[in-house]
Amino acid sequence: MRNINIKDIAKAAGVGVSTVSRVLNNQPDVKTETKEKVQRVMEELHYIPNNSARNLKRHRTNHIGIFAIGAFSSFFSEVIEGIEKIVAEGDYSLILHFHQSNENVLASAVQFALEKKLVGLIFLGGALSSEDAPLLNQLKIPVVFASTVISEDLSRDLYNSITIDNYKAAYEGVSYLIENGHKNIGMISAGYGEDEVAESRYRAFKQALSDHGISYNGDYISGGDYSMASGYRAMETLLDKDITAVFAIADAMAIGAIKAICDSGMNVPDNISVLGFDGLEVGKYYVPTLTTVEQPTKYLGVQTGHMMIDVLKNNLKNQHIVLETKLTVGHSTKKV
Amino acid sequence: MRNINIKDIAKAAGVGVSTVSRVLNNQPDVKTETKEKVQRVMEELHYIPNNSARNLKRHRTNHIGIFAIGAFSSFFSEVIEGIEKIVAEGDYSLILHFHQSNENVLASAVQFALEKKLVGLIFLGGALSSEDAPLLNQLKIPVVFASTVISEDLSRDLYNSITIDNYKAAYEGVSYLIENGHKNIGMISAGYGEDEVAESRYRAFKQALSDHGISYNGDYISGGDYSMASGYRAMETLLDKDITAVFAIADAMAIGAIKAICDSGMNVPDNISVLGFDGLEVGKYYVPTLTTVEQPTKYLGVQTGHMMIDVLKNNLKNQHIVLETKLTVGHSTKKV
DNA sequence: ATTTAATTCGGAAACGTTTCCGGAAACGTT
DNA sequence: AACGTTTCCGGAAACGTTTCCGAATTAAAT
Repeated sequence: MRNINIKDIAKAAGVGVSTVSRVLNNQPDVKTETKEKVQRVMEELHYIPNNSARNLKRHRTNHIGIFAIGAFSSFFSEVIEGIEKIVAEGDYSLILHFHQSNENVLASAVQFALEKKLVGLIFLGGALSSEDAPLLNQLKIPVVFASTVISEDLSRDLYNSITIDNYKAAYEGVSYLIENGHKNIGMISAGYGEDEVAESRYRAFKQALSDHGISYNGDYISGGDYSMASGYRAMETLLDKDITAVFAIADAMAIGAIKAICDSGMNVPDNISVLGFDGLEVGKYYVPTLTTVEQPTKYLGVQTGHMMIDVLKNNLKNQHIVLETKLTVGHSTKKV
Repeated sequence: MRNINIKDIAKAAGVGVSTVSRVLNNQPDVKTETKEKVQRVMEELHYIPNNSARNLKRHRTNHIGIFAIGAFSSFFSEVIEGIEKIVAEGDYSLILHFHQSNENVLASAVQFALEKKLVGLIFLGGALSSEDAPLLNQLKIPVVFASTVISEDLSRDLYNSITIDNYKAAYEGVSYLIENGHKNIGMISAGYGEDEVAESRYRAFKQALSDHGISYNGDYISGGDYSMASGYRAMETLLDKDITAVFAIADAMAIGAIKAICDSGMNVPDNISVLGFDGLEVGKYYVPTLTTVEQPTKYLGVQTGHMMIDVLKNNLKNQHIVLETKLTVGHSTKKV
């Protein structure tokens, strides 16, 4: 059974195909009377427009690509949920793609976008350096980077972004620890070198120490991969160090760290204070509740969706938003 | 600048367009020599096939729709990650869609699938009753239900599924509590009436009690919505009851419950044992570690992806898999 | 050398839209 | 009544593939 097409509608309604097309896209130049007739016929015949044909003719689709970079955490899912809600209202669909690492993700995204004729591209996480400029230029469609760390020397004309100030947020968190009397502070970071999020939080950590006259001790640093398991392992290597607090650059790792501390017979926060980063929901229900630098995850998703729509429909360009973070004090930290 | 198309390639390679098409889809009936030449030209000209045209001609796409029903939890994200990995290998893309409730999700999915010319449909969660048969029939494409509760009287010829045995799994969990001497057992359930997952776990709960000669007490039951916050609130209403254990039908609610117990000055498991359901990663890193009925989340995603591919590429039909659950004993429960 | 079969290829139609272009109808203006 | 405008509409080309059909070439068989 062949599907009904625009021609069938035209014949049944006694009009030309172009008129049907005009009705479909509610363009002007159609008498209300004929417009209604055509719509009635479309109803009766259960007409469904063929998107592929439309896309072929229009040289574009209504698909927005999402590239989530790194481990697919509950952070991502909260963000994506927000994005979906917004773009669905604008009649766009999301095409999902995961990427384990930041490794030439942009190159494959460009390829993907061209092949799929995407109209927009959203990146979640990852990092962006000035070397990526040529690739961004190659991309003829708007791109929004959400929660991506972007090198300062990359022209802001090439993209839209919505981020938090990782440096400032981390600085604030570490300062809180210091203000509470902690001097020997450990850190659970991630992916040296490539991971710019980790990198800027790490720089903030060092700077905060230095600004408060505390010397930096490389032994107090351990690395993970944002997972609870890695937080646990990282903390184990720090247990014999002489520290009173630990800053984990992700709540998941903070939770792993707390677990490791408890398993070793010690207590949080009595023996060691733990500070996280992200504001995952579980932090509020952990025992003890997590002190963390909270980023507005849900809001980030919604804002990202809005930004994409704005750029697509209203032709806005080069939007750049920095969302505020908030230090949420729980019971995983205490004064010494 | 017009995009390069198959005709350009044909001309440049000195062959016909049909030959180029054959190379593109690596069909037989092409000499290796010409095949290589064509491929070389495609490389040189940076040819990218136009998917819209291809889809128009083929009367189908390579898009698989995912409908995630209910709150987008970390459970979903783990599953989706698994699915994506598999279907991407098969050259399919995922189109995401979230639905808050089970309310006529199938009807809108049918509409969506027709409009977007999807080749397959995956449902995550939700419930399916025999009344949905007509809609399933209307759907001409394969559909996989993952972690969906499906009414017994719906013909299994209409769909593919991959689930766990909620009844058996819950029965096993509750029996464990009973075997550890608990007699007054509370339950934190969800969405009465509509939610079949909750319903079957609830039935298992009652049956397990009855099979062990324990009388059922409706006062010991409280309801939530799978969130930590709801688990917390539900537990609060149970605190003044004379119970020694609680079965929460989701780990998230179990975590909320534990938090509520701790906040009230009591201790888990000394005062009240808590049993969860799901096997979320955070359960392993919670303090105390969660005793839970574990379902193979990651595996569920991968299997779902494989099932979809099998159905699409290898023409398998009516696959039905029931995955095994496992009771994982942590420190949130103890003998009385 | 001739016939037959197998292999490899090219042309053209078709998929269902959108849009350009031009024409008809209706109206108002002189 | 003749003209110009505006409004509304239809036809047909084009988008870039796939696939059918048949032709050309080569190999195999007699």
